[in-house]
Amino acid sequence: MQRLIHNLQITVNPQIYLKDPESSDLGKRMVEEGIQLIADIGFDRFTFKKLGGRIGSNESSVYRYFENKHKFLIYLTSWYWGWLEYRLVVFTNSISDPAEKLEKALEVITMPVETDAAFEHIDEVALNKIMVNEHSKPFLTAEVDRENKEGYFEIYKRLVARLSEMILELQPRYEYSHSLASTVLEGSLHQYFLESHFPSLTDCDREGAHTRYFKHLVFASIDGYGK
Amino acid sequence: MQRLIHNLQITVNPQIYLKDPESSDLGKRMVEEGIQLIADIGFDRFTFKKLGGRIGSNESSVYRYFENKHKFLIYLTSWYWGWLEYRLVVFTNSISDPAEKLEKALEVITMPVETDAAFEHIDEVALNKIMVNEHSKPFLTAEVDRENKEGYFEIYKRLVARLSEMILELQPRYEYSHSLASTVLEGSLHQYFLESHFPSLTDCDREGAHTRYFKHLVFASIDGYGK
DNA sequence: TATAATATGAAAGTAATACTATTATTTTTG
DNA sequence: CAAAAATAATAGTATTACTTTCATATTATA
Repeated sequence: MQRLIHNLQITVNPQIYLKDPESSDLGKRMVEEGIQLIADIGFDRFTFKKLGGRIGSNESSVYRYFENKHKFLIYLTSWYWGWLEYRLVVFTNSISDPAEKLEKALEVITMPVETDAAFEHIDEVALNKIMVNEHSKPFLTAEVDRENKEGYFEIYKRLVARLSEMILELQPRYEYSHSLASTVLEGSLHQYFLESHFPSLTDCDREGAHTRYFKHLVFASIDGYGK
Repeated sequence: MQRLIHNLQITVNPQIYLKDPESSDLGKRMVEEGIQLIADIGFDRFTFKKLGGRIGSNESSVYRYFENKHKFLIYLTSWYWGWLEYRLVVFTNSISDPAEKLEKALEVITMPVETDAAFEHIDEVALNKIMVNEHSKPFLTAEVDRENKEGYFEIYKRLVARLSEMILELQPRYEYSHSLASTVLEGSLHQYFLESHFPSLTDCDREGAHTRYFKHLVFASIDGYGK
């Protein structure tokens, strides 16, 4: 997408950070370099010390923006989901036919990610790699219920709700719209993971098969449901 | 299931452990208490020191059985997948009708887990809780490709292959049998996770809905495919 | 039954991690 | 230009994830 909209910022819950990284040059570099670093070495090996070194600063500065590295990951994943939501709206909003709209939504969600020039300091391709390789780490913790209460996953929940609504618009009788929506969002990242690491467990590793699989899964599930 | 088969042991790749925990009383207690401990406090807070204390032994003894806690988790998840595979075979083997067979397989995979008296020192319900809460942690590491090469995930891959074959038996034209099989195995754990922590993202939190959702997903996907 | 082999227990030590606290220095702003 | 705010540098702490060493208990075997 070539700068359809300027001056745009993805908003994440301010409770996720101590100081908004978008508010300073140093903060932006934390996000920019943090994405590269995690994409390179993986989240488990990532430390604020390494990030500090990479932005020509140090540990303590990073700690002034983010409480800990787990919250840093939640910030990045929230940004990603927020970005997907924005793209979902931009690309589907003007479509009135529910089937066409849902089809477009599934493309936005499942097709390979390309760089979005609208957000200069974010490398969406690297960020997508992080999502594929670490996608469940923000959720799979002992603190998930508290963090959920504090609203850390609002954007993700909104995205599932939107997709669910599109499903229901096309097929109001379908009883599992939320489950199907969450299956697609989670499943798409999972299938990308399998394509990279376990090709024998997927059939999506052929040109375009990934998106075709999910489109078929959704439309086959809802077509004629309850009739 | 009430002891259909005695003297049965789930086999996991010996490279996963240093010393077979099934070979001694202490080892069995490590597995038994380890399952309870991880189910209680979560994998991230679990340490070999705590486990040692719980079995009236200490850290260094546990290290003689398992290289590290990550391998301990791989041992537990391998055991779980091996157990599911055994149940899959037992419950579907005698069914000749492909549709009925696939339906039964989906029940084995997606229905709530109950204790299996055939394996005395394993609490399958607690182990299932671990699977739901930690399911992707064995995979989502920087070492996944090396570990895959060393065969740590063979049982899981075999399970996907079996389910995939059952799908193809019923509908040979279906092009995404591996993806659908892996989506169901991963997705079922994920939906259980949502039922516990994010009920607004699922519709499976009603009596029997979980299994009905996955049965419908699979049969709707393959019924009449390619016609 | 003595002895060797093996398994386990206890304790101490290490390197890295995930922070916190303090103080100094630089930058921004009124 | 002074005060405030942001950042940098340094040191320190508790915990984790181990490793090492040695003592002791158990078991196997000759």
